Amino acid sequence: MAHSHSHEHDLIDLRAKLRGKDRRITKPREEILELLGKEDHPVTAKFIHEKLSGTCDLVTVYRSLKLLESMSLVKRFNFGDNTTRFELISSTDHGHHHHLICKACRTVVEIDECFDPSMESKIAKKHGF
Amino acid sequence: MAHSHSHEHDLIDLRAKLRGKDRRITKPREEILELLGKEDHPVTAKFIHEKLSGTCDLVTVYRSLKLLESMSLVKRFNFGDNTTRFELISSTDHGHHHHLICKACRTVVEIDECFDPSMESKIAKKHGF
DNA sequence: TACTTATTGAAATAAACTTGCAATTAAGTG
DNA sequence: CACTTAATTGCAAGTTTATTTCAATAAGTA
Repeated sequence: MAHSHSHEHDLIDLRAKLRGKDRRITKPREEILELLGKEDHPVTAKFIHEKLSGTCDLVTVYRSLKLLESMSLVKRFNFGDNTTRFELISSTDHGHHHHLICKACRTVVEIDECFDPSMESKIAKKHGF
Repeated sequence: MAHSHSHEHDLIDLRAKLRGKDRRITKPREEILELLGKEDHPVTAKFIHEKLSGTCDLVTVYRSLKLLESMSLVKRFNFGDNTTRFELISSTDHGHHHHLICKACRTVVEIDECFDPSMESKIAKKHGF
């Protein structure tokens, strides 16, 4: 139940974000979003295409993922194997987080916690953001 | 001065690690290592090949980087733009600093400052480091 | 110097992703 | 609902990044 409810929420989110933007709600976009909602790890475009088996082209998967990413509905990951993986951004995510890459262990980490605001502005100023 | 000295050290390191292993010290390997010593950010194989302009093939760059990585002389990074970047593991590196990636412009930034220790341990714990 | 074999270069291949364009379809309007 | 129009899709072709194969080259050693 929690699952189908969250899918529903994602679709509402999709509709809300597309509204009035010269963009359209299409079957591939809905299906990809629904599929991502069922996965609890980042998945590849190829994986999505195979799961959707034939309902849409691989190119459309790539394009949809790019759109969904630009709408902050999915996140993109790289785990060092030259393939991009995508994960649904949960509705409880507030969209403000950072990528941290530990040079020692080479792991990519998304940080939900915010930096100390003063440090954040310090870094931002130092690097011209 | 500090520069050329550290290059020297890298080459010594290379020689030491190759010694008695059925591996050879070659010009491409030395040149790549030297070039990496001059860069202060991770760079792509293509970049290295262009900088070395013609002295060796791109294939050799890929192969050398793989070797150098396996010897723990360079580190591999993925910043989400589908290209791998490599950086020298410097001898003065204490293995503790971070990269910040701007999601908007894909710029990679190295952070010398450490995080607030308490936050750092919080993050570390959360992600299992 | 001559020998052995790791390494290189060049071309072919593979995998991930993008682009161009005609055909399709979502969604607003009469 | 039918009509219109522009966003979206599918397909083919093109890029980009990285790997493999193999003959030619060159590093290390006797």
